Amino acid sequence: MKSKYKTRQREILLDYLKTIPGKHFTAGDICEYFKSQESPIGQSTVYRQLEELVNEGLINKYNLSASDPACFEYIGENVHSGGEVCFHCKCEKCGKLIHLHCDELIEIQSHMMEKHQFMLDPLRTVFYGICEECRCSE
Amino acid sequence: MKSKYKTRQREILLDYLKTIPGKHFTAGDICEYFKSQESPIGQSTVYRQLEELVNEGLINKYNLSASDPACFEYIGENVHSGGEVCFHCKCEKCGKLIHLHCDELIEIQSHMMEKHQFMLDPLRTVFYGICEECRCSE
DNA sequence: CTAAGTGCAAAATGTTTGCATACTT
DNA sequence: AAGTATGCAAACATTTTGCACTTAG
Repeated sequence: MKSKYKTRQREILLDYLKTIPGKHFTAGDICEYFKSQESPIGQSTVYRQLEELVNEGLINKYNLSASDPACFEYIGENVHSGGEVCFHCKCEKCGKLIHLHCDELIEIQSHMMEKHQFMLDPLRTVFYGICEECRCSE
Repeated sequence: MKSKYKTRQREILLDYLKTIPGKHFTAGDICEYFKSQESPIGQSTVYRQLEELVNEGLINKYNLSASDPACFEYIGENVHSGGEVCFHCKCEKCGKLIHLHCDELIEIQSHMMEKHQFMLDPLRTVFYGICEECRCSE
């Protein structure tokens, strides 16, 4: 599951991702982006490299809805160094995906573990609901 | 968005769902089940009725992963009468979907609202992680 | 030279849609 | 009769896969 070879495709993909840390993107976005570049990447390769990077923990993957495409996000190595945990909220109305840094929320991790024997994965968990804007504009 | 006619298909679908409250099922499961019955239901109808029932709040829908099919669960009318809130945990290893009744967790609802102005929807939110069994059997 | 990665086109998957027909009211 | 739901088959969108070819080590 570890990538063995350093290929051109992997390089330019990672280089690009590093320029958009924290931004959300789909596999399609990546294909689209590199289509307009001098050196495109085949879509199978995009999917395979993204899967690879998810396994390596360099990017996260969010399955926000069955109909919409999966959403990725570059994290980089900083997360492994005990960096801040980040939760996500997805607005069911406007579709916005919101980042959330919150120490109190981190406590639910230990709560889940102690009380429910469930090892919560904050990187994959998404809170669904209605964001402030959408709630007010109603 | 409200169903106007009381059709045979809707009736037998609801009758069946009432026999499996809280159980998880996919649109495919339903098609499969009724295929072996004396009166099958077309798959478009299954999808359309399930969507309808979600809108009416009689069933919940969970998008667990982009590749897997959406997962439904019959709730019935009891939820509307302020019944207990129920969270879900999805094991990333064995794929199990676990029900969770927990008062402490309900507090994160108010936390999200007060501190992050986000109206959490417990019916749609799924916690991802590793379940006890999978954690121990490693 | 060997193992691994790439890219195309085709397949697979889950879901949605167009439309003629059938059913509810 | 008018309005709605059904069911089939075809359309869709996203993702995966088979396989011959290329590239990294």
